[in-house]
Amino acid sequence: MAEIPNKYDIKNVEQKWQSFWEDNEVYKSSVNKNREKYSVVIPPPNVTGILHIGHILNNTIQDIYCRWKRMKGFEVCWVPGTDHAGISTQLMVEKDLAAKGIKKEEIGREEFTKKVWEWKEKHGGIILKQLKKLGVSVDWSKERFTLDDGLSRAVKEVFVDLYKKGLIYKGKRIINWDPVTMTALSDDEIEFKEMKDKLYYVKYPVADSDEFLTIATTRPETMYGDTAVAVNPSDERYNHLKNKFVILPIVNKKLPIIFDSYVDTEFGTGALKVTPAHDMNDFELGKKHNLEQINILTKDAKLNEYGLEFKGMGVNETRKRTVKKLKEEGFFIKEDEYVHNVSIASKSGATIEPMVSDQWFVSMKKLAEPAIQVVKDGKVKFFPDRYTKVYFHWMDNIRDWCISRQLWWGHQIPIWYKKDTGEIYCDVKPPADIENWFQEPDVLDTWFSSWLWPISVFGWENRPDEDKNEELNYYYPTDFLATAADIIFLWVARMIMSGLEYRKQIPFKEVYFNSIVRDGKGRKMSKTLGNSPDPLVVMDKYGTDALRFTMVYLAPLGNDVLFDEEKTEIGRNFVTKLFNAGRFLLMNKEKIFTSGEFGDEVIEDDFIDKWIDSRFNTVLDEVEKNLSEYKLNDYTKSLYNFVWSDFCDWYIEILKVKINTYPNSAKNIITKALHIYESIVKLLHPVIPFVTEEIWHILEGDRDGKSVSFSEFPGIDKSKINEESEKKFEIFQEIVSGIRNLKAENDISFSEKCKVYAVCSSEIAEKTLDEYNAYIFKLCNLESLDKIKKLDGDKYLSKVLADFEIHIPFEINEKQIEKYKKEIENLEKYIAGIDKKLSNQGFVAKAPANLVEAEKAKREDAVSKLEKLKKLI
RNA sequence: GGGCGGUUAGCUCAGCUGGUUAGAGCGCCACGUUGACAUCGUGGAGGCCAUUGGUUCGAGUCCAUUACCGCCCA
Repeated sequence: MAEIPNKYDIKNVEQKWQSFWEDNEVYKSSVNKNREKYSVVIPPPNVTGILHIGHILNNTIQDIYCRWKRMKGFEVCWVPGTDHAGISTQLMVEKDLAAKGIKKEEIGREEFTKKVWEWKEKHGGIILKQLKKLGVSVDWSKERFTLDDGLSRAVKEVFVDLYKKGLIYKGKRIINWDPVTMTALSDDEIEFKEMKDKLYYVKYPVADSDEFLTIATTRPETMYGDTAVAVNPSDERYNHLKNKFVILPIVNKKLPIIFDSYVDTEFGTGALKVTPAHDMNDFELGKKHNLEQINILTKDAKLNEYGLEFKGMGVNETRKRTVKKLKEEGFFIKEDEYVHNVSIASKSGATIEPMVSDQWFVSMKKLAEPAIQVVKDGKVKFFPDRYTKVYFHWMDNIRDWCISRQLWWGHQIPIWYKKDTGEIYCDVKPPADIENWFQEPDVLDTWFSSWLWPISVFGWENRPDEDKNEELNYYYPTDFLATAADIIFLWVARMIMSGLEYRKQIPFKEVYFNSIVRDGKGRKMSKTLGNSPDPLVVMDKYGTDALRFTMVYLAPLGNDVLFDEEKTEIGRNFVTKLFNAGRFLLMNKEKIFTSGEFGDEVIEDDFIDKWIDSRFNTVLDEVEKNLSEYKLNDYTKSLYNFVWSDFCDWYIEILKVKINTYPNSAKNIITKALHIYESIVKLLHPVIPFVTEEIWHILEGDRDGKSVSFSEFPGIDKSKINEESEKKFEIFQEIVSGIRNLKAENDISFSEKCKVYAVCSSEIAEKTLDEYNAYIFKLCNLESLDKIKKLDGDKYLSKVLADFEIHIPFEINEKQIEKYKKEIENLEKYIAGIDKKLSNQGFVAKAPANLVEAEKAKREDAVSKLEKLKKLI
């Protein structure tokens, strides 16, 4: 038997098993047709990213399922990897270069890309190393990167295919332009920030009239791109302006007045300037009314020639000057304070300029249809279920996907233009006479590679040999995806579309949207608030198991997690408790098997065994149910309660007495206890892998080189679930708690032994008490426990249960009398409540018969208790 | 503006298809080291289940309403 240390050494143990799993490639998976597979792909974190608290939850959840399924005999394959994160990575390297005074344009695209790769090799993917510390049971031999050769090939294949199907096109669209990184961004890459601004009122003269039309705008500087003014057709103030024109101040250009119900009559003056090239809504309006789009900005957000005298000036400066000029020329009316949302680029922090430009798009409608269907048919299930609604809403109104990014880091679009004719060539391979062509400079959105992730990680790039691709055919579709809900559109929906388009199969069967982790006050984790704990620090301080357990314990399906570093105590304390329980059992085993004072007679199952077996199998049932329904916090909760309360507080405490009471059967008793304990350890392995691996090895000395990860997950024996046994044990608990309570309430310290007399109301009760006797005696620390028929005198503290009365000889006091009175009062109220029910004819007639019977039984118990209590005062 | 969640003990949450004297953990209070565990044990206090109305023999649980909080989309 291995030595069990008196303190659980978290750091060394976790370090030890992490290396063991990794060095021995314990979680490496290979195609095994004799076994059902269970495959999962990791949501690839950003290659520049570092581990934050959200990753802990997300990856722990995946690990729980992988470990659970592995123990249930599945061939489990969990694929790790990272994505190349176009903007973030490029920005990071640009910043590094800038520190050395180098601009990327000076070294050119090729050299710059080389530098990014160097950076990636050296610093990229730190997060994966950090995940190792978390103990994730991934197959490291299958690690992928969205920009590696295979995945790049897959991206090209898909681009070319969609292009040839006519589903990719180039078009002029209004996009979110980031003037700092000088690229288009998708809607999902921008954030809104509330800003205090001004709302300017400017009058536009109506052509051929003395009248003015006053418009309100937050962006007067875009007036150089105005191509109309709009009002609401139902707005009576402007009815007379049908078919009229206004003269754009400063520019002196005639613009039509258009009528559209889109215009909000309540906002400003009810009249809008329309700038189709620089405002999302105006763009739509412009298309509807066939308006010209005038782009007035350069790529770095300076005015171009349309800005007249302000050419070359920045947006903010132009605004000031324009307002000044409008004042000078008498067109300015007033400015109001105004709070509105401004779009900010999530990565660079730049203010977004909506701008019309040439971009590449994927036409989504056709791809979306089958993807809607599979969710409707329940082939892909979402947890929590309400996300299906969110999904349908977005998919039904899907818009084309802008996939081009004006960056250098990423998959360069496989399109070539012929230098002399402008002819377009699209293929995976560049044209043979490459010298006559130039390639589209734009790269693809990073999501254009991650949407292929579940296919491409299994080697889909070898497409010609698709049928022979053993790995892909075995592992795809994957079984489970755990991700954050905020990327349901960006990633989840698109993976379903690509999976159906390229494999004719869904990419995963079940999707779990994990909770958002907030701080203890419910605020979002943010760098500026500094309220995000560093998971590595927390792991060092409390242990990895502790952090894993706590996160899951706190994360209910579909709700946010409010997490504080101190809450990790929940997990740490639990791990300690589990370890100490094992330590106790093993110490006893050692003593029992070596001292010679104990025998190995088999002892029949008593009320304790029946109870713990029933409880254990009930918990096992709950574990299965909760895990399959993705109620992860309930999985940890039922085990937490079982271990702490049932197993440690009651079962082990009783065991101490039982071994001494039946020394001849001690070996049998301790072996049985250890068996249950080992099963508990296995049930907990998915969530706290380190400590359970450690304990499992200590339990038996012959497990070197093995892992609990591959031991069998305990199977349920429903025949052992027995309500009667649990009821019986509850009565025992009631008696014990009752006596302890009497002592505590009357300042009899636990260490002070006292006499107890019990009055039993029936022969069965007497027999039961005999069964309990030794345990009550010890668990309550008594001097004696005797059955009596009747009380002698009245100097007792008493506790009345349905079948038992318990009396401790003691000087009765006012405090105790008050307690009796209160209890009597409660019972009377309770009985009155039942009487009300029972006298209600509707209840007696309509409620199920067993319920009526139950009420009657409850009443009987209560009345018998009440009578006994009344005698005490 | 549209949609989706939430509101139960000081805090964080359980409470399934309506029938419990409404539960847990943390926190709080009192006592405690009986050799697994003070990262612990024993005991205790603490709730008009957000509002208003309805369905029902019976509502924390179902329906509607209002209020407040949060998220997503526009």
